[in-house]
Amino acid sequence: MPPRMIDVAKRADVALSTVSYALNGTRPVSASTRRRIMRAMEELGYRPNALARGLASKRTRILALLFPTPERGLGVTEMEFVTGAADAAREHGYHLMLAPSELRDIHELEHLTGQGLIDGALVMEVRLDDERVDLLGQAGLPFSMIGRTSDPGTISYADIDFEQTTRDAIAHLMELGHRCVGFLNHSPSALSVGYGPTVRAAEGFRRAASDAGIAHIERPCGDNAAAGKAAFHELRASSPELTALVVMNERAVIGVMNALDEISWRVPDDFSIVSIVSSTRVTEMMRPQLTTLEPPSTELGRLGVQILLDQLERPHDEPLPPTQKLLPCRLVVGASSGPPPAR
Amino acid sequence: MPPRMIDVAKRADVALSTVSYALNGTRPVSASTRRRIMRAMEELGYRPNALARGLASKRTRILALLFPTPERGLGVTEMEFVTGAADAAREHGYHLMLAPSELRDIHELEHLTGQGLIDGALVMEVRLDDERVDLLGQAGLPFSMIGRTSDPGTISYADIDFEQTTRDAIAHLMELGHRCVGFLNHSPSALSVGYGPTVRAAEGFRRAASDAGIAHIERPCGDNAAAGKAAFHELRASSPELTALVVMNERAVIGVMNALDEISWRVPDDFSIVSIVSSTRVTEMMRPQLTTLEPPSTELGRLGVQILLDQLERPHDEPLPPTQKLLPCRLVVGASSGPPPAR
DNA sequence: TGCCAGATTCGAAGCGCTTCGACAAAGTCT
DNA sequence: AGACTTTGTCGAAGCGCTTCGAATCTGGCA
Repeated sequence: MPPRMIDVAKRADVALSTVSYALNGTRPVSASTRRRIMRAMEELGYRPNALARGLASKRTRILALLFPTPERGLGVTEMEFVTGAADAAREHGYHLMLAPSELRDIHELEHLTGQGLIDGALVMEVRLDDERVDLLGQAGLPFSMIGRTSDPGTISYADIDFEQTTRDAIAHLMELGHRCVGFLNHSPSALSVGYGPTVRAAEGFRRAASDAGIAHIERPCGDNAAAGKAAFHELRASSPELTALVVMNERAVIGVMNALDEISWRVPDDFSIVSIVSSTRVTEMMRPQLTTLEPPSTELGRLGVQILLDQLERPHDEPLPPTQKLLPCRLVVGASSGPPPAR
Repeated sequence: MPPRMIDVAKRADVALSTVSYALNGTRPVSASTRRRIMRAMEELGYRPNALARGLASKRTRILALLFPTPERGLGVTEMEFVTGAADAAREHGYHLMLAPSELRDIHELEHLTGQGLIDGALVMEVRLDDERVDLLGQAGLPFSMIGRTSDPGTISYADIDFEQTTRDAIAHLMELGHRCVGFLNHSPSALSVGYGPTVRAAEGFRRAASDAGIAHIERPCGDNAAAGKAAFHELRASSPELTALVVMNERAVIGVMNALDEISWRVPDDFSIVSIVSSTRVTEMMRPQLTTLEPPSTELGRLGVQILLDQLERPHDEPLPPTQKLLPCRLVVGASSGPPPAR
């Protein structure tokens, strides 16, 4: 029912193939012919059929976004990856297809790549050792990552600069006068499965604190308020000299604040908290509003797509150096960080 | 490079078309032939090419999810729509494609539908009067909505039951003893563009309060803490008898709590707050944890897809009654609602 | 004026699959 | 036993586009 290329060709009085050349710029077409063709297209309201195009050319202009759905759902940050990626894709004339790949279900992934539906993939929630990445590599499908494996090799990625982020968090607290800072990480299970951010933030924090020459304590913590509360009490018991906490765990931080309430400590007068890698959309909901190092989530999503497209659109024979980028988080000072108490 | 249907056919020693019939069940195939074919497929690791299939059959098994990105980004609830929809699609063997359609950009939508890429669409963030819906109708593309227009007619949808939700919120507060309850809505602009939830919650609240025979005040409020704070002070000035607030505005509610702090009112001892249509993922972050009517977001996403698929997979000549479903929110009692103060 | 390189354009062969009409083989009914 | 379904299978015609080799048409130059 919709007009086809042959209809355009007839109306412009040229061969079908000429229309194709005019449309894609595959071969030179004289200015006058091109004009006639364009006009015919407009008049007919022609839209190339993506399927036919894909079948014939082996390029679909569809990208897959691999996002596993972890135990307790995705947050604001992940949503921003998605919208950023979708936007960037659209701007470049690509479509973004959602592939809810459970980590276990490698079969799904094979199914997806085998269908010839997608040109490339963007992998989210990458672990240090990620079988999806291996599989994509084997499948020969171009892809890039938001996050990175322990040894990305020549795989392109865009990730948060955790080294810098933890350094910034500590710098902020040191400027305020703190000299003993703790770090509350994601859950032990995130650490044990080798979830990238968890491991890297821990390492970054360790190094940053030791470079800065300050005392620090570090531990994982379950993703809920109760665990956060317990963790705080334990930390205080074992390290009473602690005056501030860097937290990369939005759910646990609530528990920490509740624990502070319990012992009638005020934030930031008696204790400071800096959240890292959490969106202001979330920290603004807390009272007092948390100081945070906000991740450039939308940017990461966009960048992930751009990196992937660079790869896809490069002539196939060029050596193409992988693009690997680390983006810093942005410090947003809230009301949860201040000078340490003069105890 | 990957095996094609003809390869399977040769290996099983049947005609190409027989393989197709065996694969799709389009025509009967004898058990023995079917077995041979299946074995050949396995041995070759055959995967049907989605593009070719789509081109020939006019059915792509791809659905589009139309989600506009409003001013200040999407929240947890929207993310859950997406994951719910993506999951449901996958379970039914469909793909979900993200179509970040700005409301203004009807052109994008035409582009999408014109490409023959998608079988149907799921529309999010529906307004009472939504041009996307009109356009999809004209385009003759099957679709369903998460949300609904003012007059959905025969269009299928899944939406929150705002009538019930506001009634439940009021019932909860009345049980606690409140007799004068206010309602803080979304922003005036949401109201004026006719964003469905905003309008329907307001109506629902009005009716529920009046049915319950209690006093109530109702007003929109900007989506930020400052506006929330100002709104509360104004409400208190004009209606000092107010003892509780129902709020459908996650960002403004923070401002309300700050305002309460300012006048040294405690929640819930001096004033009660019930959040509606906000995820516990969010209300758990507040202190005190907000009582909320949590929307069944994931369910809505799933349901939206199911409804759409029912339509798609029904034989084309049947009359098919539209499926229109309203889901209630679930009351999660937090620490923000209690008996009114004995003033 | 005649011949050739270069610039355009054409026709046809697929891309990998679905689907339709036809046909052979195997019952079914009277 | 002959005419007629039914069941299972085959071959061929597309689906709407890209792409390749070849044909056509310029103008330039001898």
